[in-house]
Amino acid sequence: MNLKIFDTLSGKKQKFTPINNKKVRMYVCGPTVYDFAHIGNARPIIVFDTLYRVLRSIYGEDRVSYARNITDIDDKIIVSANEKKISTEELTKQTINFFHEDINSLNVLDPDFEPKATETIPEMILMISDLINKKFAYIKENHVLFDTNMSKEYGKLSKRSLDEMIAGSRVEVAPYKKNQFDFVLWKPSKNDEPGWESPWGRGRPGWHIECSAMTKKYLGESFDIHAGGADLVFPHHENEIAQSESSHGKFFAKYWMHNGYLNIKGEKMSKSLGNILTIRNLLKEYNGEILRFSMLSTHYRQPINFSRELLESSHTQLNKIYKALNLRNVKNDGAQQLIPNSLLDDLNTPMAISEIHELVNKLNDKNISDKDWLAYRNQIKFYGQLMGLFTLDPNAWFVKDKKSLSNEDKSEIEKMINERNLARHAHNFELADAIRLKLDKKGIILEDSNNKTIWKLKNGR
RNA sequence: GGCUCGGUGGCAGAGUGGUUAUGUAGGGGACUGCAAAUCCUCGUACAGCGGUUCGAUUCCGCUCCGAGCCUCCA
Repeated sequence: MNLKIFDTLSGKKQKFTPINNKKVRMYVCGPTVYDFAHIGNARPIIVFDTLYRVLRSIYGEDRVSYARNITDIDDKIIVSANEKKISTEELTKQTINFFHEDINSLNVLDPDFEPKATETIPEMILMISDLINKKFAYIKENHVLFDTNMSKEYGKLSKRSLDEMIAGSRVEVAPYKKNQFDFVLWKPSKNDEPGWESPWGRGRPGWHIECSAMTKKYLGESFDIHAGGADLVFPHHENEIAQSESSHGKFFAKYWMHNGYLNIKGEKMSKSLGNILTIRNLLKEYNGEILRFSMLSTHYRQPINFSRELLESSHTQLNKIYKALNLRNVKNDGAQQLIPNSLLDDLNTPMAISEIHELVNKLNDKNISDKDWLAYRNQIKFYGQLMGLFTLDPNAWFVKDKKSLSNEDKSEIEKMINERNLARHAHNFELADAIRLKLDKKGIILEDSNNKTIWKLKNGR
């Protein structure tokens, strides 16, 4: 089993060898919970869930430790809670519930740990104190700041030097910073803001320190894979490395993985551009498996151009796959499957999907023996297990499409189909075609096969 | 301005120093009362210009174009 992953730090595809193959440890930066998760947030969740599934398959389910944090204290949360006139606790609790509901629809496995920032405050305070003791951090105007000048390797992940950034910068430097890129480890809270007692007064943590404290607590000082969106490379992950490695003097994460952006009409989706699509809204129109499939149809490091066409195409493809899986009624023999090389090669999911299509072709071949057919279906199901797809019963998949219709509609449709079939048997094709046309106008498509007429919705939903 | 990453057939999207995926849309055919589904088949894509090579879409250089980061962000 030879897994290769692209590591941002070395800038190369690397053979994956865990620090300890009895326990493979991975960490993914999770959401800041102040609003509904958008489809761009779903990308790392889905991609690295796929990585988690592949690792579990290679090393064993109980030998992979996956932590994904929740940032539940942050300025954006405070602002949003104030606007909504609720407490930050209320807001984050609600948002976390929505988040879990949304990503469960995407068929994402639960991580082994899902720590919240507010539950890791003592560990953060300890790490900050340690950094102060080691002179990597300083206190100024009630803030504790990390001194980037003290960290010789600062910039190694994002491959930039402090000098370069200063030369090209166009932001004003906060007065309490010694150097422009110093970042906050701890900041004071006003009386009406959430805060915790600390050696530096009542305050709250800066954004980056939580991940350093959490990884240490749940995965250890050094661990295998740290992942997240490409926009976290700088400054978030750069700062995490600086904090953690300065604090314990060992390397932090062995491999760094970053997914590309999700774009809408060629532009990055972001709050400031106002082109946000929430997972929740998309789920009203497309089921989670379609969203998931869409996300995996582009390689995770490439930008993905998210569009209605992509979703429609994913739906068509899934229809085809589910239909083929259901062609023959043979029992699964549960034969052991090999992990496909495509997925072992830096999670090449588009290639895996093309391989699935080739297998589907075999399923559609009437000349294939039941034994071979079953073997092909098992392979497809295994691809599905690794990518979190094809989990529904094939019958359920097609029924699911029709949930938007009322029972009255459905029985009306059934009635018309019966009439049409009677007409067909009487060779009254004129009437039969008239009924087909009538249903077609309602967006219902009929398929006659094997003495049975099945129907589906034209737009597939 | 500095840094990073890209430009593949109508569209989406892998990959490769020579056999040119896969899907989707479209053309043709088989099948079908008609359709659908399925199968077969077709269109010969790799931004431009140089260089290396017996041979480059794939390696190197330059040019053009696009996106991103340097500020909260998955």
